[in-house]
Amino acid sequence: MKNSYRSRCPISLTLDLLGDRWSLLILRDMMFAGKRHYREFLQSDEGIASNILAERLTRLVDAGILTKSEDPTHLQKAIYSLTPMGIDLLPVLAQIGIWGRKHMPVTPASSAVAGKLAREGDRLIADLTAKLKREHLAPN
Amino acid sequence: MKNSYRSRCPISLTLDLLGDRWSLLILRDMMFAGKRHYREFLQSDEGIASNILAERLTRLVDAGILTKSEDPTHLQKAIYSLTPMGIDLLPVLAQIGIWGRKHMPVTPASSAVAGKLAREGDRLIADLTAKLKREHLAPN
DNA sequence: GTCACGTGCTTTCATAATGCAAGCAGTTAT
DNA sequence: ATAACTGCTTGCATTATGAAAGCACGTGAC
Repeated sequence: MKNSYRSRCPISLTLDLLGDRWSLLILRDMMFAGKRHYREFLQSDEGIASNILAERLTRLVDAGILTKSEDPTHLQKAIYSLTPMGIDLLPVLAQIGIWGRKHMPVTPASSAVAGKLAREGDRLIADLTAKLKREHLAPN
Repeated sequence: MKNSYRSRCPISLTLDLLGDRWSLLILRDMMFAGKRHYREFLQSDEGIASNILAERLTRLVDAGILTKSEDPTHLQKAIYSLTPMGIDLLPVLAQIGIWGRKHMPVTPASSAVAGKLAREGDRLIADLTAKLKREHLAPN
């Protein structure tokens, strides 16, 4: 089952992996809300179903966008972290947020981050990237 | 059917509209390959089904991302054009392309545009935006 | 120890989205 | 006159998604 790609176009390949209504929301919750645990993702406003969440998380781990590790404080708790590949998705999320804020019926509260991104642009993205690297990438 | 939004978050709202495996590919074909006709979209490498394509096009028109007009040269031919809202999606497509080129198994040929975007950045996006405005927005 | 609660899921079944192949009512070029 | 082209529809099989419940544990309070 090697050549199961629709095409080799970078956009097409990315959409094969992330082109659905949930994957990027999970990453949004990690990047902008600091969520790391299964139950936290389950409690997002959009209400993802638990089976879908489980499937997406393993998908993202398999793809190399997230890693899954044990929580020292609780044997049953898993910590999901972004990889560098995952952190690289921040500009994508930022652009989507900026577009949505401009063209969709958002509320001021829910689009605060997008507004800041639109105003402060690359600078804020750089700061956020640095912060995510600190929090998600193992110290070396 | 007013509050059928999952949430008012700009990312969530955008994904409700564009978070599938085809919508952004149609826009890619318009922006980077200059496609404007139904049959042209049908012939993309990824092979979209005709019913799906029809549904997506009306969806994008309804959302205000595209407009549909008659082709003067052929009574049955329709021309699809980007609106300003559609053209604003170029930075989103660009970031997706840049990410895909960096992290997915693309071929050099299919990622040429993404490579240029990664190298020349905002400048090229500005140029492309200007070009799309010329070609898609009615002269005024 | 035990009992309520938190943990990341899985299972089941209904419903919705997608994909495939064929067809259709025109229009146009030869 | 005919063949090819136009933007779609239609019918049906397959796949993805969604909602609700449950499960096998681990943990903390009493």
